[in-house]
This record gives sequence, structure tokens and C-alpha cells, in this order.
Amino acid sequence: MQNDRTGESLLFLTDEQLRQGIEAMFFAYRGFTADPDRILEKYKYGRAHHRAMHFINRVPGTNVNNLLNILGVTKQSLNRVLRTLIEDNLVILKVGSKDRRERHLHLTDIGKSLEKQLSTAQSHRMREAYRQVGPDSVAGFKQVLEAMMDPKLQITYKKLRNS
Amino acid sequence: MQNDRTGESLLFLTDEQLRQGIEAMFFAYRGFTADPDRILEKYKYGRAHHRAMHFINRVPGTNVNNLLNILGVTKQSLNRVLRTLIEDNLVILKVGSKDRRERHLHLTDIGKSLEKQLSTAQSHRMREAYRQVGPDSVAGFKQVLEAMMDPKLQITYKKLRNS
DNA sequence: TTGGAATGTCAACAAGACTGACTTAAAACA
DNA sequence: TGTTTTAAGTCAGTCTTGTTGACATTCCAA
Repeated sequence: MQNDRTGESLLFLTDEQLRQGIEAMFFAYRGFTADPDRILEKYKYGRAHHRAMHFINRVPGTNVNNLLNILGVTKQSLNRVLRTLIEDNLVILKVGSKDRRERHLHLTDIGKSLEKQLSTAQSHRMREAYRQVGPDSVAGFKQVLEAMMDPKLQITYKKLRNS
Repeated sequence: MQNDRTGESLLFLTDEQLRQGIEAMFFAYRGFTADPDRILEKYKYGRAHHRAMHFINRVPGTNVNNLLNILGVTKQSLNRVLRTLIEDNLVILKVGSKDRRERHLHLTDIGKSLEKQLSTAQSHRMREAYRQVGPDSVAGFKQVLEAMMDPKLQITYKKLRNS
């Protein structure tokens, strides 16, 4: 075959294959957020609150700047979300002991409980998908996603993975 | 092993694996939208315009209701977007010949050209990711995404794939 | 001791989603 | 034929989540 430099077919790089990947991402992301969204609605929170809680849970004691880098929003935008979470006693700020300008973020017990609800719902769908397709497909899934990230976020992702 | 019903390890279904998948989706989706977003900004359009153009291009002559189902937004929300695209001569409406209540949507040449720019940018990143990981991983990637979709959207996705 | 970094706050704004109520036109039905 | 239903569009108001810009506070480090 002319079209085959490495000994394997390059048919997976056709426009049609790429388009399918694009549409799969679009439709799958809707599924990915659907279950947490339904729970959030009951508590009058949004996706932004979920994302903040997820990463505060994941990196307990993170400072605001670090969370901003992970989330990729402005501090004003994050601040609005954090304020409501703090008001509602889902998140607490602790002044840094080493550098007292920094605020370290933690979930309260109430915050942990809501985060658990959300991640359980989201994981449930992912677990079903994983189970349906098996471990090899899951490995491929993660590899493609990782390769699609901006280099900076790829590093962030890897750091989280190893922590 | 107790934990192994099918003869293969179930380690890929641990909480840690699921969490990684969740975070991979989050970070990858940012990369997925980043390139088109930069182009859209120049033209003062948003992601909603991109999505509409993508599917009008994909299903030329679709009526409004069908597009609403694909996009999963309200008609008021879609209407706002369509109005600007029509004003700017990127999209035209054609009255249905069979059922004259229906409006069939088409991209104009200008619309096609912008859509091409956007899909080229988005495909480029996906092509690189595909190329890096190879065809088996790409197959797994699509399988997991498809399994994550809501059943209705899974059908929509398959229909598009076969059209 | 002063410059810069980390944090937080205020104000204004925009995109893009939502609900609800309503109109128009045309098809479908009884 | 007359009524109901469907497809599309519109108006008004609201909400979330993002943005910029300006500014204040705190306090580490050179």
C-alpha cells in the first residue's frame, strides 16, 4: 500500500474518523456532566461549584492560585463560586502558616458529603462505560484524551495522577 | 483471584482509574475547544455558533427541530445564534417544499468557509493525538465515549456516523 | 524599607443557557 | 369544512459563568 508508512493502516486518520471523534467528544461530554448537573440543581449550584469542589477534594489544602491554574478561569470568577461555598459552609479557608498571604482550601464535612454524591454519580456512568468496553479500550481512551490536552494541562494532569 | 470473574484484571475499574478518566475528560475538553475558540473570537462568534455551523454542515438541509434535538438547547437559545448567522449571511433558510412550515438550514459559501477553518483547526489537534497513540487506542477512545452518551444521543451519534 | 506577589473585592458587562407566554402559518385530522 | 396540532419564531425576564479593569490589603523577600 502507498498509504502505509509504518506497516499499519492509516485509515484511522481520515477526515471522517476525525469528525467522528469530534462529535463523540461533544455528545459524550453532555453525558459526562448530565448526572452531576441534576444533583447540583437541587442545591442551586452549578458546574463551576462542582469543579471547584472536585479539585479541593483532590488537592486538600491547595491555595487559590494553584486552583486557578487547574480550573483555567479568572480569580474573579472563581472567587464568586468560592464565596458561596464558604458562606454555605462547604469550604473553609485556612490562612497559610508558612506564607500568611496564602489561603488554603479545604472541604468541610458537609462539602465532602456533597462532593461524594457528585463524584459517585459521575463515576457511576464512567464505570458502566469502562465495564462495557474493557481495559484495553479504557487505556486507549485515556491516551487520546491526554494527547489532546494543552501541554501545560498535560503536566497538571500527570501531577494529579501521581499525587 | 477472587476479584476476577472474567479472567481479566478488574483493576481498571478502581476509583482511582475512574477519577483519572473524569479529570482527563475535563482537561481534554479544554484542549478540544481551545483552537476553534481562538478563531471564533476574531469573528465575534462563540461556541454555540460553531456547534450550529458544524451540524448544519454535517446535515445540510436539516430543519430547526432536528438541529434542536442534536444540540440539546432550547429553540430560543438556538434562535439567537441562528439569527446572527443568517444576518451575517453564513446560513440561509429555505422553506420546505413538502411541508412549508419547516425551514431547512444551509451554509452559504461564506459559512462553509468559516466552518472549514474551524473544523480544520479542531481536526488538527485530534489528528495529532490520533497519530501519537495509534489506531487501537483511537478505537478504544471512541468506544468509551460512545458508551458514556445518553442512549438518545448515542442513536443520534450513530445516525450521523452512517449518513 | 520598599517592590512585588498573593489574595480579595467592586463594578460593569457579555455569552449562552433557561422559563413562560404568545403569534403565525401550515399541515393533519375528524 | 372547521378544529387541532405542529413548526417556527419572538418577546421578556432570569441565571450562571465567564470576562476586563481598577483598586485595596497583606506581607514576603531582596
